[in-house]
Amino acid sequence: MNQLSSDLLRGTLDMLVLQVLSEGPSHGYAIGQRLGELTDGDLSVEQGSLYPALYRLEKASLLKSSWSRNPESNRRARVYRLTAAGKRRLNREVDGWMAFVHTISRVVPSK
Amino acid sequence: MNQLSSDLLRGTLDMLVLQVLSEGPSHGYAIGQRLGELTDGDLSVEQGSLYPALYRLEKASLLKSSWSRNPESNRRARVYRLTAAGKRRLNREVDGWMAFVHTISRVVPSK
DNA sequence: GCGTATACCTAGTCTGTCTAAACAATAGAC
DNA sequence: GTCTATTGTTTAGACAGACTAGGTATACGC
Repeated sequence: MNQLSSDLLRGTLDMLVLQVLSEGPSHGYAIGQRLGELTDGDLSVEQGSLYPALYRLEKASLLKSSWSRNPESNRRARVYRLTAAGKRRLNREVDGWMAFVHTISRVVPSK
Repeated sequence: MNQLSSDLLRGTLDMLVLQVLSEGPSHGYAIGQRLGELTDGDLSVEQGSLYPALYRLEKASLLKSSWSRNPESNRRARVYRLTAAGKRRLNREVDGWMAFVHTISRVVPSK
C-alpha cells in the first residue's frame, strides 16, 4: 500500500478485486493498475498480495481463470472472470463493508 | 467479533480503543463493554484481542496505566488513560480511517 | 545489447486477532 | 456455607493475510 495502512486493506482486498472484475475480465497486473487508477494512486496493492488473493478467490470458486494473450501488449496473461458465486460474494462483501463503516461511525465521530 | 469480519477490525481496533479512552480513563473490561454499547452489540472485541492491544498501545507510550479499585464493583482494575501522544495518534488514525473509507468508496459504488 | 514496462510466481516474514484456557475476587441466590 | 454468575486480568498458541524480496520471461525502443 501507499499512504494507507496495510492493516486496513486486510479484509477489503478481496472485495476490491471482485469489484474490479465486475467491470469485466482482467488479469492480475491490470487489476493492480486499475486499482491505482481508480484511487489516483492512493491504493497500490503489492503483487505479493494481489496474486495470492487471486489464487485464494479462484480456489473458493469465486473466479475462473484462463491463459490468454493480451492483444495490446502482445504478452501472455492469466485472465480472471467473476463466477456467479463471485458476484454474489461481491454483493455480500460490499454489504458487510458498509455495515462495518456504519458501525465504526457510531464509535468515531465523523467530525 | 460478532457480525463483522475480524479482518475488517484489523487496523481499526487501536483507533477504537483510543477513541473510547478519549471519553475518559477506563479499564480493559469496561472498554470492551463500552464498544459493545456504542454499537448495539455489533462490535464485540474479544479479550484476547483487547488486552494485547492495550499492552501494545502502552508500550508505544500512547497510554499510561495504573492499578486502581473500581468503587462501583469493588474490584481491582488496571485503568488506562490517553497520553498527549495518544491523543495525537487518535487524530491521525481517524484521519487515516476517513481517507481509507473515501478511497474504497472510489472503487466500490455506495449504491 | 541494454533499459524499461509488462506479467507472473512464490518462499518466508511479520503482525494482529482469535481461541481457549487459567486465575482471582466479589455479589447474590439458595 | 455453598454455588453460580459477573467482573476483571493474563497469556500461550493458532491462524490468516499483506508484506518484502526476490526470481522468471517476453516485448519494445533506443
